[in-house]
Amino acid sequence: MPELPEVETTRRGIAPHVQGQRVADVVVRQKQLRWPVPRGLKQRLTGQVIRAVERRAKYLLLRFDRGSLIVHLGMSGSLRLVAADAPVGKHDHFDLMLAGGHALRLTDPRRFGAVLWSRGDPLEHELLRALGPEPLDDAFDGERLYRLSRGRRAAVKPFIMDGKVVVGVGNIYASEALFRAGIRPDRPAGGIGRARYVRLAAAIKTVLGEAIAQGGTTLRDFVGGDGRPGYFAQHLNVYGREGEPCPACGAAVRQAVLGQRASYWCPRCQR
DNA sequence: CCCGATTCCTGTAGGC
DNA sequence: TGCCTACAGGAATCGG
Repeated sequence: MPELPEVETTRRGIAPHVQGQRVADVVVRQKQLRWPVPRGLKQRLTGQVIRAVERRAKYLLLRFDRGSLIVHLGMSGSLRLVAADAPVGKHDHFDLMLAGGHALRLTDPRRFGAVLWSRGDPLEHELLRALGPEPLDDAFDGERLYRLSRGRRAAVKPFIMDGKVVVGVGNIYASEALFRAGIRPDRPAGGIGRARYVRLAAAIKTVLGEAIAQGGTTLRDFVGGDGRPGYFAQHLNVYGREGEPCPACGAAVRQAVLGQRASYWCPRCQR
């Protein structure tokens, strides 16, 4: 499931190979993803040069001279560089054919992903404009979590997964960060003190940073831009480990649904 | 504003 | 073995 580390892994995998490349053709095989794929991308992009590949939250931004392609991987998407004549699978929805003989291919079985076009600054696109800070930026810290959580009665886990609070923290890393910070995921966000939020912000930064360094987490089918899986799954302490011993204390890891999402925690280490 | 529920989709896993 | 159902989840959107 692509969360921020997986999207960043994808960006790093494809950027050196596509930056400066000219688009030779655009193939749209599935015109309905999360939203309709914009019409006219072939005319708009053919002959244009990919100037940069950036990331904002879990969105990938392919910058061209006259706008940007915004790509979201949803929960099952991958964006890979393949040979131009690679066989096409049933979930290969979108190809940017590159002049160099490769194609940038979006594969997404569940079609929660998106391909959008922004004619101006993509950061001002309506989906990106109101997003919270990047978790690895200095603008995100424990003080921000503390300030925004005052008066909130909802659980802390959905709170840190709220993209207006901080972007890029998905279900897996939310559980992992709360474990590292020693905070129960069901604790009301507004009842947690400043010092604990400082710990939590630090935990979010370190867990995401480590996951990026490992090439992301491959639970089922995530692959980076070069087609290789990520190796962070073996570093997960609690996610997906219901009933298994906590790596720190040995207590059985618990699982419950919070905000419609499976949550995992150690009942002894997390309070 | 806040918060929980619903929605999109399909592969996979579990139950019988 | 095979069928059926529940579940997984990012995040917008809706309803209270």
